[in-house]
Amino acid sequence: MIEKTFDHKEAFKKWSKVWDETSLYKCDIESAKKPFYNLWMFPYPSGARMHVGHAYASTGSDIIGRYKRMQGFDVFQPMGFDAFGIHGENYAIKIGQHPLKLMEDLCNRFRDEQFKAIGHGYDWSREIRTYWPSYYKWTQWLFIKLYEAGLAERKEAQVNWCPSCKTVLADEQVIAGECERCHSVVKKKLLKQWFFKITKYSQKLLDNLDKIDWSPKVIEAQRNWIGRSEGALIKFEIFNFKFEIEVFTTRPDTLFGATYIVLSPEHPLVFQITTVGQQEKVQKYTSDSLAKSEIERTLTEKEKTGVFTGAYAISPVNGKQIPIWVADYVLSGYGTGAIMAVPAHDARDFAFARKYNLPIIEAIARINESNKTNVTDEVYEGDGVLVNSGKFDGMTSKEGGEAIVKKLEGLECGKFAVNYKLRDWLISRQRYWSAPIPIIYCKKCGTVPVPEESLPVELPYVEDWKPKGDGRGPLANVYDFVNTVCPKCGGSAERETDTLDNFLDSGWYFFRYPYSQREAVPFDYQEESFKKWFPVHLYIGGAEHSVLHLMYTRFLTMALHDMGIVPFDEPFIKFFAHGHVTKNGKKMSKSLGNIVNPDEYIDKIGADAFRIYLMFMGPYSQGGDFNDRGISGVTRFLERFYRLALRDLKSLKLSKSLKTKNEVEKALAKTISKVTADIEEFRYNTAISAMMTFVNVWEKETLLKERVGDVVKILAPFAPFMAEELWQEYFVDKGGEFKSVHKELWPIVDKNLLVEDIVTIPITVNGKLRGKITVPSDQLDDATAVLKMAKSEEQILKYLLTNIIKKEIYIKGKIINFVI
RNA sequence: GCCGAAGUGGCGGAACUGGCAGACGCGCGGGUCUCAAAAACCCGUGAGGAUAAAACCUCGUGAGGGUUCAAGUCCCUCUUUCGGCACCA
Repeated sequence: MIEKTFDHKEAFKKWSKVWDETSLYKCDIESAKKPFYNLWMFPYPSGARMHVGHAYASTGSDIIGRYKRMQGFDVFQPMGFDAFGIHGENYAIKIGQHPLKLMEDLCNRFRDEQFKAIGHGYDWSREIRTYWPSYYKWTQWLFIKLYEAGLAERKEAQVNWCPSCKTVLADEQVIAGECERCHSVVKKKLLKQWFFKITKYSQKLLDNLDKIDWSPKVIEAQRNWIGRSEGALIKFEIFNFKFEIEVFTTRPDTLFGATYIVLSPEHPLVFQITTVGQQEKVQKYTSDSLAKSEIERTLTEKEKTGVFTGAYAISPVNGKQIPIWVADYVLSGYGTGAIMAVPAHDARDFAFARKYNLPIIEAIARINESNKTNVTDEVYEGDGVLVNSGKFDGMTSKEGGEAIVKKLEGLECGKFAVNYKLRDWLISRQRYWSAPIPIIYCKKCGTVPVPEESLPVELPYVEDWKPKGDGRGPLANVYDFVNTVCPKCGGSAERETDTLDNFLDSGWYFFRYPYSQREAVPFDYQEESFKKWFPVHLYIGGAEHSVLHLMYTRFLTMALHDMGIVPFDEPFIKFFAHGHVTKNGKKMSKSLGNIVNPDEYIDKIGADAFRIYLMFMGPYSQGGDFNDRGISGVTRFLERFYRLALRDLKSLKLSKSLKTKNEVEKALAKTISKVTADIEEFRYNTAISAMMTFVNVWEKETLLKERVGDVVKILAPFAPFMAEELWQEYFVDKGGEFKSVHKELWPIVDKNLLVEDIVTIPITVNGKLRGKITVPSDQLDDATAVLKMAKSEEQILKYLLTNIIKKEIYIKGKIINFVI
């Protein structure tokens, strides 16, 4: 007899057509009773095709979506493309095509040739693309809402400039001094730019981390990025000047050890206090260090440099005069851009003081006296007891710090303060391919936001769209775009020509999905349905967006909440960070030439096998190295599965009264409960191995038709095509209404089948395995009887005959140990 | 430098809350089927020792120490790899 094997191409064609025709994955937003918003970070097309990383991440999201659907949830699983912005534009530059045409093609291809091929249950009827005017109209609306709320501001600042992308970048987009996208070394540039005041939410962004269910590593990354530290602001008067310098310190307890002050080169007081004799040196030093990139500054870390300004500050506690220096180891953007240097208790100050022969005074005695070294030999950064600190001597660091700040408060030259590393979000970009910032500059009325009824400010189609690098965006050269009329006074005015950071385009997209067909609103927060779908129930994505996308979405949601627009302040109840697929241990990238394309695999082994292969590589949270050596294992598994299903289903047609053995039923019950628990925890690899284990048992015994149905159901989220094929062939009335396996209810396990009647208990002697006994499960509670049985076990007996038992341990149902 | 995660067979990885280490899969060895091969199926597979064969014994989760009747799992020290942050006062 020739066995029919599963034809994945045939099944793919057949079922994707039926799923499309019956709108299987379309979600009824309004009438859904058990909503489950299953969101996966939409991709940005920055290459010709999706790579295996997209397939990996999205498959993990699709599996939980399918599972939830079978749990009776109304699953909303939308998809779209983050196709506006610098990544797509850079690709367009590379291949020399206009980004509009290119993105249109790429998104269509991703959707029609790739996403559909892998069998994900997306509701494409609500697709969004960030470059569609119907979408970015609302991105601009959001900008204006933030502007009106006082959260958007235009200011001149030293900003990060990527010379290769020819645009500014937000702090979050600078990774170790390099551009997040192209890895060029980022320079500083003084420009007037738009910022969102995310720092207003520093504390809330931090506090809320305790109440959201997110992958811990993302929480930790955000916490570090926000970088809260507690300390004090202290004012130092300047000798012979009326200015004051304010410094931030986390160690007010070391104030008596401050022997000099350091200003960052960007500090506004530098030139006002520098004495005539020092002017030339200071001038040269500051201009040199401003010309350096961040990375050059940090690379010279070992060799700290600085110059004396000639001025002196007066210590507010003891009136001592201490010199004021300028040095670029002090950063302008953190705290006040100035520090009190305590070389005895700070490694950086210590190194600097040693180099320039500045005094080192101990303010904290080392707690560990045993290894007392000279203060000029070694820095001590720990806590201790105050010394050389006048009436504060003898206090601990904690007490002393508090007492000193309280005293300064009395003198009105100091106070407790909290500082954050988080900076405001720079959102201007000197690029073409994103939403224009909807602002008009009028000579008479000043800065005027574009009124909502005039949105969108459409991005003009131009041929000359490449970045110029002169600090202005390409739109600045588009006469018809720039010149406009003021919405307030009707006089002639000019448009802002920078575009919005792509992270704003993608910062709110999840709000748009359910309402993507609506023209009059961005999302309908007044509707009943809004409360059903938000906050998003589950968000899956990569941890590389911890401090970018995920921080911005939280900020935007908080801002919308405070405006009274959304009734919650966190966008995602649960966020799960999936792992990444590497190739030969390295991140896949075009430059390394190690990108794996999923298409050929899907073509060869089918979407089902490919999905399972990807998920079987390792835990979804960890990713893994792509290596197709093991791929035959999963195809073999699916083929065996299919063959066994047919074996039992076909034979049942002949004889319905086939008696199944209890063993296989029990094994199935165990499998279902394991697979269920594993999916809930995103442990897809062990869910798959549980099904494989089951197939090994199934091979030996037959199953009743109904039970075969259960196995098909638990396979369905992983292998949607094969499951559908089996289901339609054997479990539904042909010719009737189409009832997909993907809408069947997930099997419920009969708890009785999970209980074992006989339990095997290992017996150890001095912790080493020496034997086993089997005990009927109703006798497990009787420790005396179990131990008695254990003692008479053949192997154990020989140890017990020649030794005395010192101790006997029995852990119910688990283990027996004799200490002899 | 700081923070986080991890180190388990030839390989990817299992092991709930301290209780039989190596599930499942790959690879490999042997076999069945075949003229032969492929496919499929069956048996074996951590290392070492012992035996005619078994039973059996010793070692074994990056290294070293510790807690415990019992440690891959907990504690301390060290080490390597990966990820994040990085002169943040």
